[in-house]
Amino acid sequence: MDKKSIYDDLKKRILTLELEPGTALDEASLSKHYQISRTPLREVLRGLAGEGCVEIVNNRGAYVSSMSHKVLRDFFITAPMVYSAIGRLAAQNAKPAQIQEMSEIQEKFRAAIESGSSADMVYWNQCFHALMGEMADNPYLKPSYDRLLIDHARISQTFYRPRDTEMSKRNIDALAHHDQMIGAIESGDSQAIVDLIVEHWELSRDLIEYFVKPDPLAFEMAAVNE
Amino acid sequence: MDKKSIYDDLKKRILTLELEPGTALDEASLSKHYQISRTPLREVLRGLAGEGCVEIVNNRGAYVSSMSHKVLRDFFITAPMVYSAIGRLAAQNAKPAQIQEMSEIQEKFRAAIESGSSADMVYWNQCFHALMGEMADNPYLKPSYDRLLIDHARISQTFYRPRDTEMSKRNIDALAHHDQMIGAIESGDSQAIVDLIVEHWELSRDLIEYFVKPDPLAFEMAAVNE
DNA sequence: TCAATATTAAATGTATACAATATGTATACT
DNA sequence: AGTATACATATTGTATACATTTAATATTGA
Repeated sequence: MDKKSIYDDLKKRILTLELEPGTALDEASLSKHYQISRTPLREVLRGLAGEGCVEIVNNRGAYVSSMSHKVLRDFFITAPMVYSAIGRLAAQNAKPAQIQEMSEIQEKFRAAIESGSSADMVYWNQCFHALMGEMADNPYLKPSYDRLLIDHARISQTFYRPRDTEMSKRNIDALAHHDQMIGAIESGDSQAIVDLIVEHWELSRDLIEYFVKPDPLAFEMAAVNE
Repeated sequence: MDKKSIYDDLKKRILTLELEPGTALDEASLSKHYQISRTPLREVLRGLAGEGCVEIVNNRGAYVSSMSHKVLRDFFITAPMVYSAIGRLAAQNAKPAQIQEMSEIQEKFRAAIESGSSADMVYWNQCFHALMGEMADNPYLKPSYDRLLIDHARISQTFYRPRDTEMSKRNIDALAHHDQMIGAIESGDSQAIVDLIVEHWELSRDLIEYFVKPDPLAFEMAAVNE
């Protein structure tokens, strides 16, 4: 297994919460697991740290980056702005080959929703938005955007409940948004894509608020138990 | 010399253009120069790559990141948005100790301008704006902001002409802006700091446009010589 | 002479041994 | 019993030797 594959594998495991926030990433165990020496493995961990997946503490090793309340708050403050900017740039700069690739990813995403495979949904949705970042082709915004996408995936997973009918509706809406986004990018319509991204964002925001804000009854019961 | 110092030293040399864009960073020479083995030096280079100072090509080593025309264009598109967002957050979140530190940095910056030391001006200006990034305390925007600051420093150096009276006026204006920014942050006035940052940004934009756009006469002469 | 290939030198990439640091445990002391 | 200190263990950090890849040069053939 080469370094790139190890990098991707670790990132995937972090995104899907198989490796939960705060998990210690022991160099010896990982290098044994991936059949590689510690030196290149350390470089992988430091690469992931640069991307925000991993936090490294001096002389104390690497940990899957945390998801504190503050992180969640910063995420909600920042995502709309960066997502809009990336969308606008994507509409302006997307190349035909990229639009083609995006359509193909969208079909995989559609299939994942129809089959109900949660892991595949997260993965192809991630690919869709990562590709939009590529289209935007802006080296200054990219690091922020990528970091937002990482946590977006993790937050969505945290609050995902497959059997909820509300949830299925959300997926159908997300799918429709993606289709419309591809259209807007094809026609280079900046305003349309920004509007779509705002609308798309509402899905995530509502989802998370729905779970974060306890409903009145649950709150009262919790208060009684204190 | 420890790793942190080496990291800072290399970054400083890149920012001040002592190491010009495109320069190859040979591992053996650098490790010899800093009296450290290649292993930790490689980690430093990869750290700088994560910050955008350095580009690493597989099996071909590290280079000081380039400053193409596209980079300049992306810089102008992105900086106003990110700078404003960081400023707003800084005004909202700055801690008293940070404001104190900022005042101290500002005095160093003032002294540098009065003494006319170009390198010190770049350095303390950099510290001022980096600290504003710390104040904003937003892990999502920080990587983009830091990358912008790196190139901002390099671009400014590129177009800096110490003996120009226009230039001295610009420095006085920049100094005044910084003073006002500290005031706005102290009073938590978000709108004021955004306005100041826009105004401050105009200084850089005008400076660079002045040099990038050839004036009509020069343009004609160039056309004749073709 | 030019082009293609083989060879060689120099650089990066990896593995491993060793050093420094942090944590947990046991023991001694108050 | 509780705290502090000393020691043992485990983990990270660094140096160095070796492997691999790249680039330049030399050589051979047309």
